[in-house]
Amino acid sequence: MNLKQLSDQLGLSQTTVSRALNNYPEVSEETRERVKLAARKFSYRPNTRATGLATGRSMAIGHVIPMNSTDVFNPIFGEFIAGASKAYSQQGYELMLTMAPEDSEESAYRDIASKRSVDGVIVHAPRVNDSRIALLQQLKLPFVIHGRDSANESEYSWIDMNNRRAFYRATRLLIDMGHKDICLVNGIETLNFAWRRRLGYTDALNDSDIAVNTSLTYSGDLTEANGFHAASNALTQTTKPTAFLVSSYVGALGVRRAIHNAGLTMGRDISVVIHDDELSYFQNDGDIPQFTATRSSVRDAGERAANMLLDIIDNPKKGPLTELLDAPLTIGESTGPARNWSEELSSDHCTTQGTTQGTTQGPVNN
Amino acid sequence: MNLKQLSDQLGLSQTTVSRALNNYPEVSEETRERVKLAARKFSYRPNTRATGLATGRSMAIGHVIPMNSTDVFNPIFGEFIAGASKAYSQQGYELMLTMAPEDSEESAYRDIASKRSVDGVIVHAPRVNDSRIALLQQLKLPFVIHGRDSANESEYSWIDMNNRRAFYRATRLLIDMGHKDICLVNGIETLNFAWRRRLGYTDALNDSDIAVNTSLTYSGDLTEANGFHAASNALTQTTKPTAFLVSSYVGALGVRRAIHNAGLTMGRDISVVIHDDELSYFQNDGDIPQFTATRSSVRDAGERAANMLLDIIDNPKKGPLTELLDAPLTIGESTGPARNWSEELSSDHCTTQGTTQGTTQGPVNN
DNA sequence: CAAAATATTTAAAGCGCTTTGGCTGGCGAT
DNA sequence: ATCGCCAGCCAAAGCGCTTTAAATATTTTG
Repeated sequence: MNLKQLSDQLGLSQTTVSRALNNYPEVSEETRERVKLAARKFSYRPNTRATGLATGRSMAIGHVIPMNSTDVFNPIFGEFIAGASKAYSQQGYELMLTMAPEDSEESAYRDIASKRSVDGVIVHAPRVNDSRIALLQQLKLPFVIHGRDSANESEYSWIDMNNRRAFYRATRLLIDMGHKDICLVNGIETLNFAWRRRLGYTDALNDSDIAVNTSLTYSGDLTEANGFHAASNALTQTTKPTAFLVSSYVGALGVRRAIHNAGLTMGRDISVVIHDDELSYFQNDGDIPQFTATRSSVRDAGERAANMLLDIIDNPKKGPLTELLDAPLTIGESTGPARNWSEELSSDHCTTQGTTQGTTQGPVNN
Repeated sequence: MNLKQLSDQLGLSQTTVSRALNNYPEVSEETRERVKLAARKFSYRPNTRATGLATGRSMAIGHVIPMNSTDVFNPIFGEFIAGASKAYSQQGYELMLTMAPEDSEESAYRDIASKRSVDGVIVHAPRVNDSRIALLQQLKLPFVIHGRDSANESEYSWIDMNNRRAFYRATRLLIDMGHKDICLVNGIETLNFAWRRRLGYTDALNDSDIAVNTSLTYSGDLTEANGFHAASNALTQTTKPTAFLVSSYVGALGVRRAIHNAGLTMGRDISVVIHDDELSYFQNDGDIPQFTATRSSVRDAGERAANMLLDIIDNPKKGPLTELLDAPLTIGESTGPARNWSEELSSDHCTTQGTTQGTTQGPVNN
């Protein structure tokens, strides 16, 4: 059923039917009702492509997910998009997803812009000194960045969490608990978020006059395996860390595995603080959360980013919008006072810790 | 730059330019070259909406992700889509993503169909007796299902893995290792994949004359927390399981945590077999993988499903296509012979296991 | 060299919608 | 009764492309 057929049915012109459906005032309430009823009855929905051609708007937003050479699809993208799509469906927009390998990223954006298939884009995972910002400004395609480019002075819209501050706080917490050898397991540090997190980490160490030990900082895709390898490696260093600061829940799972493998207990022997994006299948809550964490819902960020972009599209004269989210620190089971490795060798063999729950089946050594 | 402007530039008609770009034969090679050069120079790309209107094809595929009431965004969707989008970008298609809450799922599909914004859809997470199949058949919208509906006898295209067989095999393996009390931590069993997995599990038990103990089977969203709670609960049952069969890596992380919390060691005290969808940030490989697992790449499935759908769209006369993927079983570190709980109480206190790696710092009890 | 055949190009219609610019008829004011 | 106004409706143009039908160039053929 298309507009012509519907208006023929009703004995009205296409103009009137279109106006009735789009709530234009020059239609009598009576006909409007009649039209809307018929539209529902025949489940008529205007053809998106035709509407788009006529209005010059496509009612769609593009999300371009960068795929790096390791082909890892970061789970936070999925969660972010789940949030964003909520905003879109509320406002009648569609979501167009593009996966762009690093080497064809620029052409992906150019494509989107010249094909005019979306009204705006969300930019994911900005790098330090990200060329996409200038590109999109030049292409005159409205955009909102999830994150920022700390090296870019120009005006653009973004929504970000306070990465530096969060990691400053987290590091500070560990220092206050007596930790000095803190291992950072970070994301890829050409990405702005990871770069700022490192900044928070080093700033906190510097402020407490603790030298940064670069053999205790790791950077890479935030996979379980990378977390595991980083932590396993760190635990063999001469200055063994007493605490880990991990940039994601997923990475922390690897870190936890390494800690267990080394015969240690997280929260007692080794402290771990993570950043928690609140992925829906990894809730880190309850009375006492598993991990001490800075947390900020990436799904919520997605919804906010989407609304921000739609706002910008509706009101183009509005200057760039920005929003900085805070990531509060919550204490969980994974942190405790620093342990002094040298003093404690072979001290408390076979003493059962009070925190054990469940049936205990004897000691465990890996 | 649009077609008119481009053809004015070249002093040619829109017809010729359009034909030149679309490789129609009735254009001389010389002009074709000239046109393509100019198109590149001005980075001209045809307006998708206009092309779509003219051709009646939108060159886009819809993915409708069901969101259940718990609002969990299953990570396999992201990974599947990453695979599918590879196929789309190769063939010039776009990917339109819709998140549909359970209660508005039908209208989401109707919407997509009548708005004509996509040429076909991929259906995710089919249920047993899924109403979407009949709906899409009636709407005459080409579709491919990721999974199947075992209760639906009609003809439709799908790609699925052999869920029953995989779980039969996995259960069988555990039985062969002496396990009898095997706990199943499954997905939501109204979903077809989980239903078939349970079938494989019960079939294997039945074939070995082991009664199914329903207090050892769990069904729910495959989150870390659910895996943890299921396993924690199972370990307090009177007939304590010696093995777990877990439907996802993520769920297994929770199971592993529960095992550790109970002071047990995975692979020695308790065996775990999982199904591994090969999520990119949870590689379960290496010489000896962490988990014994049936495995099947969901990203690969996404690419195959997409190609299948595009094939169907190009050749509508072709009958429904189907593809059944096998999920081979790989032995990892998480399985071992069944342990007899009653005989082994307080036997091997403080004996160091040979498999320990890293610096061992004394016994660990939770 | 003219006619026929082929190669190359173009004008114009049409895809399904929105929107501009009328047109019509009823009403109050004159 | 006449005029102007306004509410309510409609015809037609136009969005940017593809494609049919037709025109024009170029070759080939007899």
